[in-house]
Amino acid sequence: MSTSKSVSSSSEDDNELRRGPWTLEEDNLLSQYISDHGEGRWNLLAKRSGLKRTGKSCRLRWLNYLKPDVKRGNLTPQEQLLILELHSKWGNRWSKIAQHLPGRTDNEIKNYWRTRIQKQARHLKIETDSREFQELVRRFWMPRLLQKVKESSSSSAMSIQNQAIPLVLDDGVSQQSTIGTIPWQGACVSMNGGSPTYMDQHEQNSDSEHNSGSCISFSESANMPKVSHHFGHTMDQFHSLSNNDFGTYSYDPYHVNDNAYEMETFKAATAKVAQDVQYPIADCQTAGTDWLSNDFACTMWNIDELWQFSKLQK
DNA sequence: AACAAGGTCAACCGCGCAGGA
DNA sequence: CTCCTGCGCGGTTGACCTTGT
Repeated sequence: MSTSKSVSSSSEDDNELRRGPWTLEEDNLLSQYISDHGEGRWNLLAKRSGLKRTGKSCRLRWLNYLKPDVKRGNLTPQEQLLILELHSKWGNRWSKIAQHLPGRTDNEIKNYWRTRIQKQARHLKIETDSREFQELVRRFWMPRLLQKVKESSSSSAMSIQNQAIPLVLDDGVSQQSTIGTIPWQGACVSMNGGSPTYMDQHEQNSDSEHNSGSCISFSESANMPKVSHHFGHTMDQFHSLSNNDFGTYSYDPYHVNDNAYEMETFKAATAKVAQDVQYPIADCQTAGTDWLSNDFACTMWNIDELWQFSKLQK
């Protein structure tokens, strides 16, 4: 990016297009023009507004930053969950995914995926489009995010109750219990075979088989063991494992990737999942790489923590 | 305090598609 | 049918920020 060029404002290049970061004046000018004339016809807007920007640049600035309904700040566990699910369904269709996360832009989601998810995959030395990674996401990451949704919804149920769609978590035994809500109209995620499946309103309507009215739920499946089963204890135990049973460990949904304990749990689950779904653990390793003993593991995880974790699995 | 390394995210680029002339 | 223009999308870049040494 040649931003240094963009900020030059000598008289001789007054006619040149500006590039780089937007100034407050430019933002005001763009916002004012759009409030007067509306969105769209970006090239015309760029010419008439007095901005020395391309129509493209104006559009991007408006959609990604200035538009009033653009949300700022960390993605909620619900949003992270949806991104994971929708990406597994649609791949890098960022704009399509963004349509299902009100206030979030495709750019933001794309950045989240690249900086958080892909980073995690790099550390584990697996490809994000690989079967192994998909399994990890479905069996490990999503259930934990669901748990986070449950926690956040129970603490803030009052604030989102009115607009929410019910979330249902099957406890894996017999009964179902409502665990929380997703605060978006028309969104629905169900756990089929232990993995969440997202359907938008249109798909729900067109797919009566899935149109149960409930949203996030787990359902039992003989051939798809639950994450809790991988650890040989109940879902509740799994949940507490995920949270505070490691001494000072505290689960932070916004920094899932950075926590050494998180990585440890993730890695162990990976190995177990690989066994349980009946493809060899070697499949979870890229050629010539053992991520149970590589340099990364050695620096990220200490032996005491590993021992504590293995104890919990017994 | 200074520097390096790594992470984040706003912005740019190139490509492809749609619609109109 | 071809060309042109506008627009949107996904990939990439690089400035800025944070964290570690």
